[in-house]
Parts: sequence; structure tokens; C-alpha cells
Amino acid sequence: MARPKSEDKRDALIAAATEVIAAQGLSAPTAAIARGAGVSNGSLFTYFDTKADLFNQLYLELKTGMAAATMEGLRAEAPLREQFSLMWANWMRWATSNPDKRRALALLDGCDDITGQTRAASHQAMSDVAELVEQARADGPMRDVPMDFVVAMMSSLAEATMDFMVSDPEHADEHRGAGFDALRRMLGETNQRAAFSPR
Amino acid sequence: MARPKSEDKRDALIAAATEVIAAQGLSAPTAAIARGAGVSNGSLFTYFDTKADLFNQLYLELKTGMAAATMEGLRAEAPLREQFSLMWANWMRWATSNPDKRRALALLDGCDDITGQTRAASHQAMSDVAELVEQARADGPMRDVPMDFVVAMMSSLAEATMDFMVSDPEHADEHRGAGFDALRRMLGETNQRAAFSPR
Amino acid sequence: MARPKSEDKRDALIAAATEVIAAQGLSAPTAAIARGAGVSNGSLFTYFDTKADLFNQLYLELKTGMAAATMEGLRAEAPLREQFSLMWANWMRWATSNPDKRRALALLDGCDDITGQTRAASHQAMSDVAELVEQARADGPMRDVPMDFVVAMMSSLAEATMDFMVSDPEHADEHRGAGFDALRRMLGETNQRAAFSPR
Amino acid sequence: MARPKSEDKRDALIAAATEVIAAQGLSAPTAAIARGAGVSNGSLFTYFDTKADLFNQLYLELKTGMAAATMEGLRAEAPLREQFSLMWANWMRWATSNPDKRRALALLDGCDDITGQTRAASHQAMSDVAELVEQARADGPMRDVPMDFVVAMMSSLAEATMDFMVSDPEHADEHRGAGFDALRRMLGETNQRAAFSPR
DNA sequence: CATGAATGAGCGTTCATTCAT
DNA sequence: GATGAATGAACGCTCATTCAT
Repeated sequence: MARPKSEDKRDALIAAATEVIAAQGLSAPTAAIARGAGVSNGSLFTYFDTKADLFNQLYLELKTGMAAATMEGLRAEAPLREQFSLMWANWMRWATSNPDKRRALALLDGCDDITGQTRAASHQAMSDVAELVEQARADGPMRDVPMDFVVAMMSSLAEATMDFMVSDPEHADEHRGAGFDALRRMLGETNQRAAFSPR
Repeated sequence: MARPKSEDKRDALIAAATEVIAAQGLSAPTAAIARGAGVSNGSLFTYFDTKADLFNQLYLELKTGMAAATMEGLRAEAPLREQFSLMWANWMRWATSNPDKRRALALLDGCDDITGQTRAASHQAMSDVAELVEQARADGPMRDVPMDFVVAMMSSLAEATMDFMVSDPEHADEHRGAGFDALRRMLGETNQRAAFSPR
Repeated sequence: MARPKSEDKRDALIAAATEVIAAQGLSAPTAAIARGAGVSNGSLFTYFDTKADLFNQLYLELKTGMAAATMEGLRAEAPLREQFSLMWANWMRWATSNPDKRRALALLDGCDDITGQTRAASHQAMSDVAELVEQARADGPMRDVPMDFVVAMMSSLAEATMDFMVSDPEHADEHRGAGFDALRRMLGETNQRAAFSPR
Repeated sequence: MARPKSEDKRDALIAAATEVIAAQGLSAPTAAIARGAGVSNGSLFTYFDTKADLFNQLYLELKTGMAAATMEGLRAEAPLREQFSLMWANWMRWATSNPDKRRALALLDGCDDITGQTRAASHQAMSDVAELVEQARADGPMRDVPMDFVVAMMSSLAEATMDFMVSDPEHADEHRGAGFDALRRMLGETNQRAAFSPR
């Protein structure tokens, strides 16, 4: 059971779960997910012990995927400002390109089935992002605010920005920029200023 | 006119729904809500046509209550900065004093049963808050960002702040302050600075 | 309770029951019937102890009304053949003019709630009709068949005829005639022949 | 292919439905039917999508079975009169031997859940019977009456006859005969007479 | 007596999970 | 391991009937 026969089937189930949950909500029947994956309803339970188990694995996978997409292409040597900006762009792109994943993730986030353990692991997945934020707020006005709180605020601004980018795609770029500027202001513009006037 | 529909009973149902939903989620049985209100399961449906109807009415009531609590005691003549600060304090107090209402509201917000109409009405309920924000960002850096977006960002920061105040009550005051400062910075500190150095 | 206050209300309930049952079947809510009568749902039960009681009274009333309409204008002195023919015409007219009553009656007929007593009384209501048939079959081939059976057969032919008159109104007259002729043939044409060639 | 859907179980459900409906009417709980078939209530819905679906399939099956029983042992080469007489005997035997089926069929017939499609198919099932009637009325007095009407009349006489055979079993044979004679008279005795006096 | 809110048993259907094949 | 039939608890909602007003 540690390594079920077909990794493919597991992935198909995860993918189908994303779609179906995005479309029908968390109360979507497991049978619908199985069908979406081209698998019998019984088989779902050889890959996931429980619907809740599926939810937890899916949650973690989506969050990890999001984090990875967000950090994609970041070079540690690049100036902080550049890294930060790229991170935001990546994040927004992930959100707009993967509306199903985003919706499923949001639904799962507000769901009692998600274990503390899973939440902790998902937290872990965001550690690179957190580290970047850590640097960004380093000696700004939020220097004494708990990192988790800072990350939570940033995430919440990100979500709000995504919502507007999605609901008003004509001005998606402007919204992305407005969200980013708001974030920078919130964190304190020290690093930005530094970036602007190096010397 | 026979036994009239009792406002008390309706209120009891609304209150019970808040509690039960906070505790068990949106899939809580209507029978549990009725029991919580000390009423037969059938009676619930003389006050609400449908579970979804109950959800909509509850959502609106919670949101309206939240908005009212948030604006309580604000004097229009007072300096903007003072009003803004009091609003934030009110809001946070409502959230920490009414965790059930907050959780129920959050769950309902992500629920397909909530009508567009209901959402529109709930939007309306927040109009006073929005107006205050309108003034606060007036000639700051967000002056060209759509109001809805500004409000959404503020709300998202508020939610994040509430989460930390609740989960770490020892430092609730500091979190509240940190959230408020972050908000001010995001909106641009023009008005604050003005308030500080009137000279 | 023997004489409820308003005979009008009772009649309104009976009329509404006919309509509603014709439209929705026997499972129609009593509340719908009350509403149709412009009366509160509770009031229905001051006029009828029970839904089954309403059904019984309605059944009897419909059957009695049908029988009366069927015998309307028959002169006992008129030739049997003429009476018989008029009866048939009356019966068919009643059916085509009162489709709701007919449908309600049919539904009630196949319903377990109708008491043996009620059925006996309704039988009684048809006694005039039965008597006419009694004469018609007097010395024909059915002279030894139990009257009830003869009446039942006639009624069943009548129902079949009504069905076709209603479903194919363009040829209603022909269907009525065909049904009548079939009935006469079944009963034996002695009396008719006698009527035709008296001498 | 996993446990295949068992024909036995389906048949048990159909049989149980017949019994239960005959006993309790169409409002019989699906759970009662399932119990009668020795099956869980949920299982009923793997064999029938809906209570209405069960009703439709049952209706068709009963009607088809009745038609088959009615035509059983008829030899097309035999004289019409003999065929006709055997058909009637078969039909009456089916009715008296299967009172539950008959009652269930009657209830279903007056039920809105039965589709037009189902009715059409059930019509089809009676086509052999209809054909026989077609010949019987061929050049008699009903030669110009629509076949459906003729069949409907015959069926209605059959039902009346069955009622009396069942309710007065002591004279079942006489009733059967009386019904048959009535039918022959209705159709016109030409063919019979021809059969009697071939010369 | 009229009204309509209150009651609670009851029903059709769904669905996570199990297990025979 | 894969399949999908089997299971039965659970749920939203209805409705005949009662009873407070």
C-alpha cells in the first residue's frame, strides 16, 4: 500500500479530484472523482484510505505545486527586488492559469478534514517563499511582526489580487501591479527605495 | 390571526444555525439546528423555505451585524484618522468576541448557495465601511485602484489579523496594531502623517 | 359538528378537492385543497375529520351527482328505449362537461380509503340507473346475470366510451353512438327491436 | 467484472413491488419493497434509477406477462371462434390466479408516473390480442369503430368480469361465461354463427 | 369557529465504504 | 489489484393533524 501499483492512476485521481471539487465543491461524490479519473469507485479507496485522506493529499499537493510555481526561475544571486517581483508574477500566473487548482485549494483550506499535520507540511512547502519575505521585511516596519503573520498578510493580499485578476481579466495586469505595490508599501519600501536609488 | 410567527423563534433558529454551523460546518443537519433552537425540525421550514434560504438570511444577518459593529460609535465629525482607527478596533473586537459568527460567515461566504442578490445586499451593508476607506485612500497611492479591490484588500488583511489575534490571544493587541499599521502603510500614510505633524 | 357553521365553506372545500385531486392526484396535500377553497388548512378539519373522511364524502357526492345528471329529465312514462337513450346521452354529457369530477371520481374509486359503507351508499345512488337497466335486460340474454354484474359491465362500457369521447373530441358523437350500440347489442336487442317494430 | 448485477435480485424486487403495491398501494415505501425482496433499501436504486422507473418497468412487465398469458397456447390455424374463446379463458385464469399482479397493474395504470413511452410499449404488448379482436369484429357491426376503442371496450368488459369472478368465486365459471357471451354479442355474433352453421 | 404555526413521523434518494467476484 | 454491486445511515423536506391564539 505504500507504493500502489500505478502512480498514473493516483495522479489521475488527484487531477480528477481537483477538477471535480472545483466544479462541485467538497461534497462532490467520490464516485464522481473516480469516474473523472477513468477508474472504478472502489479503486479510489486503494489509493486513498478515505475521502478525507484524499483531501489531505490533494491539499498538500496543490499547495506544494503552487509554492514551486511561485519560486520557479528565482535565482538566489539576483537582487532581492527582482526576486520578489518575479515571485509575485509567478504566483499570479499560477493562479490565473490554474483556476481549478486555486478553487480546490481554497475550498480545502476551509475544511475540517485537513489535519494539523497536513497544514504543517503545507506550511513547510511555503518555506522558500517565507524566506524571501523574511528578507524583504528585514529592517522595515514589520521587522518585529511574527513571520507567519507577515506571510499570512501577504497571502491574503495575493488572494485578493488573484480574485480581481480573474474576475476582471481585461485589467489583469493593472490589478497585479496594484496588488504588488500595496504589498511593497505594506512591507515598507526600504528595499525598493534601495533598489531605486542604489548609491 | 392564530399563533403568529414568533420573532423569537426565528432568532433562536438564526442563533442556533450560527453555532451549529460554526461547530459542524455547512453540512450540519437542519435537524441539529432546529434542536439547537428548541424547535421541531419541521418548524425550521416555516421560518425558512429551504436550507439554502436559511443560509442566505443568516449570511446577510451576520454580515450586516458585523458591519454595524464595525461602525458603532463612529462620529462623522471626528478626524478621519480617529474614525479609521476606531473602525479597526471595533472590527477586531467583533471578531474576537464572536468567533462563531465569524466562522459561520466565512463558511457561508464560500458556499454556492449564497445568491448573487444576497451578496449584493451584503455588499450594501458594508457601504459605510467602504466610504470610510474611500476617504482614507483618497489622495494616496491607491487613488486609482477600484474601490472594491481596495476594500477586498483591507478585508483580507483584517481576516489575517483576526486569525492571529484569535490563535495567539496573548499578543492580541500587538497583532491588532501590526495589522492596522500594515493597513495604513498599504493605503499610504499621507493622512496619518498629516495627523501627526499638524504644526 | 353535525351542522358546521357554513355550508358554503364545506361546498367550497368539496369543489376545491375535486379540482385539486383531478390535477394532482390523491396525494394532493390537504393544504392545497384548503387554499383552493380559500380557507385555512386548519379549517378543513372542522368540516372533515380526516383526509379519508373528505375522500369518502367527496366520492359519494360525485357519484350521486353523476347519477342525478344521468337520470335528469327521464320521464317514467316514456318508452323504455327513449329513456335508455336519454340516459346514455345524459351520462356522456356529464362526463364530457365535468372532466375534473370524472377524474377525481375515478381516482377515488381505486383508493383504499373509501369505506365499504361509502361504496354501498354510492351503489344506492345508482339505483335508478340500475332499475332502468333492469328493465332493459328484462327478457334478453342477460336475464339471469346478477344485476350488479350487468350494471358493472354497462358502467365499464360507459367509461371506455367517455375516454374516447374526451381524447378524440372531433368524433365524440360517433363514439357516443358506437358505445351505445355496443351496449344495446350486449344487452340483447329485443327491446330495441320491439321499439322499432311495434306491430 | 466484479459482482454482476443479479437478475435474481431484480426479479425479486419486481415481485416484491407487485406484492407490496397490491397490498399498500402506490405510496408503499421503496424501503418496504426492498425489504420484501430481501435487499437493502439502497440496492433498489442500483436496479431502478427511481421509484418511477421501477413503476414503469413493473407496469410493462406485468402488462407483457398478462398479454403473454392471454395468448398462451393459441394456434393460429385453429378456428377463430376457438382461439377467441381460449383467449378469454386464459385471460380470466391469469386474473384469478394473479390477483396481486392485477391489482398492481390497475393501480399503475392510473398513475402519472407511467410514461407515454411505457404506455406505448405496453400497447405493443397487447398487439396479438388486438389482432385477434380485429378478426373477430371484422365484418360485424363494429367494423367501422376504431380498433383501440373496440379493444378498450373488450378490456373493460374483461375487467368487470374479473371483478365478479374474484368477488364471487363460487360462480366464477358462470361469470366468465356471462362476460364472454356479452362480449360476443357486443362484437356481433356473425363469426360465431358462421362457426356454428358451416354449411 | 377560524386561523395558521407547531409537530414529528415518514419518504425518496445519496454516498462513503466494504467486499464478493 | 480492479471492479462495481451491496449496504444502511443520513438528510432535506413534506404533510396530516393538533392546538394556541
